[in-house]
Amino acid sequence: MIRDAKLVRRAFFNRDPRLVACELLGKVVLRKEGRKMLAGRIVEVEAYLGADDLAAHAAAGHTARNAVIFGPPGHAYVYFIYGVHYCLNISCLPKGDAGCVLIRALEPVSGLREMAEARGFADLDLAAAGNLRKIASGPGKLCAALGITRPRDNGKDMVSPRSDLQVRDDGFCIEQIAVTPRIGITKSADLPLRFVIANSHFVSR
DNA sequence: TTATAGATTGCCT
DNA sequence: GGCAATCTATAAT
Repeated sequence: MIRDAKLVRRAFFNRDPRLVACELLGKVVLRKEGRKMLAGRIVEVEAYLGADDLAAHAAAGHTARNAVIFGPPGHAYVYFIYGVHYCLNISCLPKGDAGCVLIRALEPVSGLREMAEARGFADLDLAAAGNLRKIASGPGKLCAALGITRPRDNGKDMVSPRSDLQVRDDGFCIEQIAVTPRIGITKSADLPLRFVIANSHFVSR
């Protein structure tokens, strides 16, 4: 059961975003919706660094919008993109140092019905081949599936037992990681900072 | 004050 | 494959 998975410690996020990104693969993002537990296993992430990384929001310096990634580790940085979608990041490194990991795709684990409905699939056949992939195979999709928004979740501590948005470790071991350039960016586009679980059926694209 | 690009998605041809 | 949707930050009038 997902409720038995242990909360990830803050020290886990108090490290280089590239290392955190790699090790986040296989962990679980948990959303508590009242009595319901919505959860998905992380299968795709991207690391965003500090001032040297022109693709990172942190490169613009400290602003009201990106303040969370300059703050303490283990907190949710949620931003609104293209006037349409939210994206979920988790802050890394100590307070004062910028860095985060973008969660790009989840394998649905718990609360599948609720997540499908949140995505607008009222009667999705959860048993049909390929349908589970529609729920959270992209950064905007997974936020919609878990009900993540900036007003509700930005700055939220994801390693607090009282938080309704957490990162947990259920002991799942991944076999192999694939590394590629990040998706959808134009600056620093060649850096190999995207990490996926090799052969996962639940990644974006 | 106005313009433009952006860590995306889904619908159109 | 093309493109609209439409918020935010930054650059250009």
